[in-house]
Amino acid sequence: MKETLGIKEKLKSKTEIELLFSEGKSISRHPVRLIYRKATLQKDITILTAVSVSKRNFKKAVDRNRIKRLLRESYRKNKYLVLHNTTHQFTFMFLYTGKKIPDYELIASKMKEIIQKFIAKEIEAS
RNA sequence: CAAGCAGAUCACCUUAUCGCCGUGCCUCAAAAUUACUUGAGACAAGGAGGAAAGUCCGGACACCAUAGUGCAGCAUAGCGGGUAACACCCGUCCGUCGUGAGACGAGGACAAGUGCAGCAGAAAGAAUGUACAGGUAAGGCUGUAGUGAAAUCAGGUAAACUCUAUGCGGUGCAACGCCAUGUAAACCAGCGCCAGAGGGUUGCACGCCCGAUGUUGGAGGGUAGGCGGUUUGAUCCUGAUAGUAAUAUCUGGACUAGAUAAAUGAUAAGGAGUCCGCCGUAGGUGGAACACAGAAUCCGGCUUAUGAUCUGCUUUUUAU
Repeated sequence: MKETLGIKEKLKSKTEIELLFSEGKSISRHPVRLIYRKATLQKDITILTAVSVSKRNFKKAVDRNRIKRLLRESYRKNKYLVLHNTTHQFTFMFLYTGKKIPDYELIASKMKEIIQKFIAKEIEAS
């Protein structure tokens, strides 16, 4: 399958994000944390994703952009793991909880761990 | 060569793989043809800055009679010019600093009023003392000496109050316009009622505006969402003319990001430049770091952060 991440797969709705934060569960592998929630979405979409970096830890917009791009990139490369294994619909929010700018390898390995954990916890259990 | 001063330019490049955004064009689908719309896919050419930053000034644009008037308040301040405008820019005079290239300047008025002034000094804005000389009817009446930056001189001081001149309505694209799902007692207009309670505003005053309850008609309002505003502009490049210059006018050419939980990326391999070490004529070779920083309605400035390169100039010493 293709490793794309288009605008349709972005989580944008304010109300969905509020629901995600209030009702969602989380998996953490420092310095990355995933918050997820089972949701009912449009037919052709499986997962909506958003990415966030705290302004408190990174004052400069350049740094926040860099981390968000790394998170998106690593999710893009690994999202096939989830899509191949589920029929439910989810909303995802990835947070970066560290205080230093990471390199790609670290983010990519943590991303893989988180997604594998997510599959074990939610999909294989149901 | 060293230490400085001023100005200009650039903002790493190439390739491969995988991606993101809007635009153009083509194909397919919704749907039976064309057009339009929506969705999917292929291709093509594009896709952060000199400060995009701080939000400190100045505009454009939009809306609001709560927009008016007066006072208050704030800003600016040699002179001349530029500009849409400015607190910006250019020229020039003066002052201060520096050996110098140059830099900096809150540089209007104390002949309206009020206030303030260390040390020294008899006395510091209130009056006059001492010595000598001169003078008078008489007298600090006059001159000199003495203290001090300044001793009656239209004294100094306005990053002291103040005065003068000029300018300033407010709120900001989350402005504002349109579309539209479900749903209330709300919204708008006319008529009536006439008590005008109460409320609104830029600090104050005046002024201005809204305004209880009834009835008729209209379809609107808040919330979530979508579209427009939204990128062709005081634009950029080239040349000519006018001007010391800022800049203006004209000729020719270009179209150059439009995201919205916010695109412009990730990884890998080479190469350039910079610094350091070694060999050294060019140059070769190994290593290190590669800045500040991310458009958000759009322009003109200022300020701050920051990596290089180039040009001109100054000073000291040496050499010719």
